[in-house]
Amino acid sequence: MSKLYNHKEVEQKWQKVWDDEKAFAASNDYSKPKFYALVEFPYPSGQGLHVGHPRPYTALDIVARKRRMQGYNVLYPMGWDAFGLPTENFAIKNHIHPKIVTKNNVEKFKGQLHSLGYSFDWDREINTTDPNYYKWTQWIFLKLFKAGLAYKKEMPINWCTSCKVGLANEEVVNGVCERCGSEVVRKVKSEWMLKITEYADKLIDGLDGVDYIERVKVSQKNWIGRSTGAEVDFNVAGTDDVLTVYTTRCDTLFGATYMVVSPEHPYLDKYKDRIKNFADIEKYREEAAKKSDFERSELAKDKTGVEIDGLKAINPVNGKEIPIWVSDYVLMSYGTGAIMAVPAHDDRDWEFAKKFDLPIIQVVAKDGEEVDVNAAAFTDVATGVLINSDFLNGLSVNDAKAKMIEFLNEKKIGHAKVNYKLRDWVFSRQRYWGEPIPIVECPKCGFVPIDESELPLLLPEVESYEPTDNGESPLAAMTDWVNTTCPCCGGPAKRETDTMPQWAGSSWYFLRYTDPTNENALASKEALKYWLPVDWYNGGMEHTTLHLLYSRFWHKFLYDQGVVPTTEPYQKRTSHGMILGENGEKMSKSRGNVVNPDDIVEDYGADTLRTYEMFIGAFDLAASWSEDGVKGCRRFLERVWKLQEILVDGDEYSDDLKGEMHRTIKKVSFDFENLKYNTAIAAMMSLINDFYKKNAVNKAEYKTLLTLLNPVAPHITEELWQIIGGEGRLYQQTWPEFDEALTVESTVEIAVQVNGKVRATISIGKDDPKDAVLAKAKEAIADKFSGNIVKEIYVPGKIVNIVMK
RNA sequence: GCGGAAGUGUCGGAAUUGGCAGACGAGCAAGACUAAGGAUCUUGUGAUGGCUACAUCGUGAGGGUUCAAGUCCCUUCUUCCGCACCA
Repeated sequence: MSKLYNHKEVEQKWQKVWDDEKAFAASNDYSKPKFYALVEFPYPSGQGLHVGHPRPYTALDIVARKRRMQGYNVLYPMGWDAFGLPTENFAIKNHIHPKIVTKNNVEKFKGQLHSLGYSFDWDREINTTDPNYYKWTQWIFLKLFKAGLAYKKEMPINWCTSCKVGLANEEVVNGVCERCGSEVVRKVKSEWMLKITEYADKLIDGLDGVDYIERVKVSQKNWIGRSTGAEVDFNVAGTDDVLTVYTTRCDTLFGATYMVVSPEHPYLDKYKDRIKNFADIEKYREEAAKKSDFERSELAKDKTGVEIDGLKAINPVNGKEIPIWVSDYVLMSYGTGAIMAVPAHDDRDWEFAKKFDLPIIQVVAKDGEEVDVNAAAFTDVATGVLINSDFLNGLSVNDAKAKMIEFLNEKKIGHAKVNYKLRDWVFSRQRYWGEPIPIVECPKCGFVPIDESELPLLLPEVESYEPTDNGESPLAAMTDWVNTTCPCCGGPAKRETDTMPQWAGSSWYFLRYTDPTNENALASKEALKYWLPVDWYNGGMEHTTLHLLYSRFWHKFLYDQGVVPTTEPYQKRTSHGMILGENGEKMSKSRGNVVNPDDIVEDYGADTLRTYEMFIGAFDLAASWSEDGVKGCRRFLERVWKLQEILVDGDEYSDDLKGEMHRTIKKVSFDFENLKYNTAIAAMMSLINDFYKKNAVNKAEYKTLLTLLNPVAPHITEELWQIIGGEGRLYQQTWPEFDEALTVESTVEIAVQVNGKVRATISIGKDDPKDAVLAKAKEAIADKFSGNIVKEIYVPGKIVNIVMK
């Protein structure tokens, strides 16, 4: 009898061995083939690790461990994205320095990750709050500033009433703050902005060259929202001014029957003397201003608006005078804040025209046939042909667009124009626990970057971390820190007191792992050249339009600056599904369905938790937790353990299991690389079931099984390797090879169908000729003949189908 | 509304190119070993009817293509996620 499987003893033992042996340190030998696996580094919150964390971490740990066994120099690093609001809020509440809070949380997280046996290279651990790290975050900011991509702007921002901080559009979810859930209002503030819009095209086009799962690419493209159209100038009757609109359908210009401007449009004030009903418009504006963006879109269904009395526009293609309306369905923040309305061919304009009884003129017909535009707008581009449009008549929509743009250029009343939904990135936070922005404001010289030699610009010690009531950062109260001299003229000047958002440190962290202690650069050229791009990056879908887009932007900028050698940071991006509670709902304290990974490690072991999280279901789909499922995986590992009892000698696979061994190696190898961890584990379960059926496993078979299982359950397999006298360490072994020829069975059971229904099965050799197989098949179904055979189908090695009539 | 994903036993989920639907796990049932079993082992387990080695039905619903459809095509319903008046 073998001794019992004691997961605690086994796991502690091997975790210590791996630490002592520095088993998973990435080598600086740049001549070896490399593999850089990356998972999103966690925010070390006070709650500790969630059971959701181990899912992606285990998945890439499996790949990393497998690749090491295949001879790659693997970099699989971990660190801490430790700036952030929860830490600061905790610090405020408990009067503990966020530095201390962070240190404690990191310790806890690290202990938890360690207990799960991940093969992270802990020598490369990084922390975004470490001055030696944020020195380079600030350095990148200075580069951006010097390149004109960081600028300060007075603008209405999303202001979280509870966090007292400005938020990026991406951080406002359903009208509330993504982090705290409080109401978000508009507030005008002077904020640092990053010109991510400058990289909009590169961010879209770069997606063609990378291997991201499709939904990530689609989301990013939609988020950037590139649209190609035209800007057209409409004369404002009786003035020298033009009202410029943006349209993607300049082909429909002859159908424009009115215009609409946004309530914030500057012309309203400019021409207030000419507008007879200015009081009405003023009232409408006030109502619109009261609504948040969220409410405005919530009320989307019902169009509202006011006609401007006293201001008309001239349609530049036919000289007709048309009315101008004000409505909040036109946004100041997109395009020009004004549109031409073509109710016959745009759903929103159609609704508006119906409500206010405005004329609808058809200028596009379906395949040349007029349609009833009084019933609904006709918006199909593919079948549209222009009518009632002078020189465009008879052209397809696309041809008409081209011709119209030619016309606009010629007459100098418009031009082609690309627009984006993407907005510039609000980069200021009025908070303490973030990277100080290394800029000085001088009354003479304006905004001046501090000298690179002064980096890092350290976060000063303050008395209180509370944001000030006027919305300024706690740093603003530190007068002796704020008051400084201008690096440019030497005169008195003030430091910027806003800090960077949490996304700053995470936008480049994968670069630092390649050379984490470098004091002269964010990483050496050699290290970057060798390790980049990240070969495989896994992370949450929720970061698709935030972190993932931001870090691609910074990386592309750094490439343009000659800092990094690749245009894209990540070659491959995958995403995992969420782990839900037993009841199928999201885990949360209030629902009482939270599972603590520590408890699972304690009761069942890290190997069981790892195996279970990989077995739980398709990696990219959400899955519900099940304690019974955990038990099943523990049972599987117990059965692997107890194979010792039926172990026999043998240096080669036994004949009866040879095929299955090779098939299992093939399947596991393939599945580990293709996010199919659940079926890989199922294959190994099947294999051991067969060992038990046979009541024997030989040493060669056992060793292969242990090697295949090692990436999933590293501790128990390493222990068993030692028990059965395997050489060296299991983690140092070579990944098993399979022989394709041996994965194919020489005899196979195939089904014989009659008219598509299975009526018998026969056993055939894989190379048996068609005639022989068909003869055998017919024999097997001899008693089922009914009529004449009209067709005989044999798919080699798969199936026979006899069609009778 | 637009975009994406998904609908398969009691449950989680399998099923390279269309080729024996339900792998693997859980649950349940019966049996074995037991003082005991919430341990372990064995067997069974889609539904319906004969109730043994047999047939029919069966992958959200309805059509279609095919010798053959969970898989391909059309129509439609439901759920989840993301975006949301982007001109």
